[in-house]
Amino acid sequence: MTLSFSSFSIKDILTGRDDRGKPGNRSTEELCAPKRNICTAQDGTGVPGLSHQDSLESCIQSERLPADLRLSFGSRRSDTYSNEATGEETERREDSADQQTHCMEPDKQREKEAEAEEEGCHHSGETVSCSSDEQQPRPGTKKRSRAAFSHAQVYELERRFNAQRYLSGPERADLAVALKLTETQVKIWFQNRRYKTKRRQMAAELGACSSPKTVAVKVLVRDNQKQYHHANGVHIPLTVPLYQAYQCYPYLHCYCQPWSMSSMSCRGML
DNA sequence: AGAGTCAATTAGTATA
DNA sequence: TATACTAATTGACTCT
Repeated sequence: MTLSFSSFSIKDILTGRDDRGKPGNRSTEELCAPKRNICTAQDGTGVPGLSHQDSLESCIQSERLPADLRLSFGSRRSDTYSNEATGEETERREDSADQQTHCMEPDKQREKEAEAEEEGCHHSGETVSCSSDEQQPRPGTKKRSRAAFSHAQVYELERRFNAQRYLSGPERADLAVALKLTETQVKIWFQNRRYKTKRRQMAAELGACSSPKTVAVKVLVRDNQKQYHHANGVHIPLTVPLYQAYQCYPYLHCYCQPWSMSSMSCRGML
């Protein structure tokens, strides 16, 4: 029994099984296009595609998002930093600068943190205040920061990932700017996401092979209705229970809500 | 050499 | 407090 999940291995890409995600494949922008207004369709807040960057920024920063779901865009100061990838001087918010600090190469990061320590201000993440004494690192113990991406950011990342598994440099830069993340964060997110998808796919395949539970999925097809096939290419493997599909694609509901199935393409999902 | 990838791991955070 | 999730780190590898 084989699953219909697409594999993202180099072999698969080279053999054209999943060439939508081929690095540098510009046509993937077109694949992405039909899904640009998903957020708008759902809640009117308009998480846009990259062409609607301003709206996305407002969505990311919007007070309509729960406070704990947003990156800490709270106290802001304009600051300049040197873009690690392009070397350009860019004005960004403090949180982005902090993220930049933690997303640079480890050696550089340690240097930066050492400088920060000398200044008595340890950058330990965008949600951490420099003025907090308890955030001061103990000598010799570096506390690694861990940015919590907002739902809006993850949503857009997922949406883009579903359209294309790999981003070219410019595409990554655009997405990073749109989401107010660093290019490194976007790169790492895609990297982790690919690996996560692959692991879960392998786990699902293992489970499908070893677990008799999946046989019961036959129930999902009845009355001659194709429960999980969609005219525009949506396909959830029938051998994978829905909860597994959700684990593989936790934002599945964002794309495949019943009310929006007819209006959006999910062909990038699987 | 530098930038990218994958694979594995580490570690911060939220949640049950 | 254990667990799951996931951002970040590390190291080996490929490619230009």
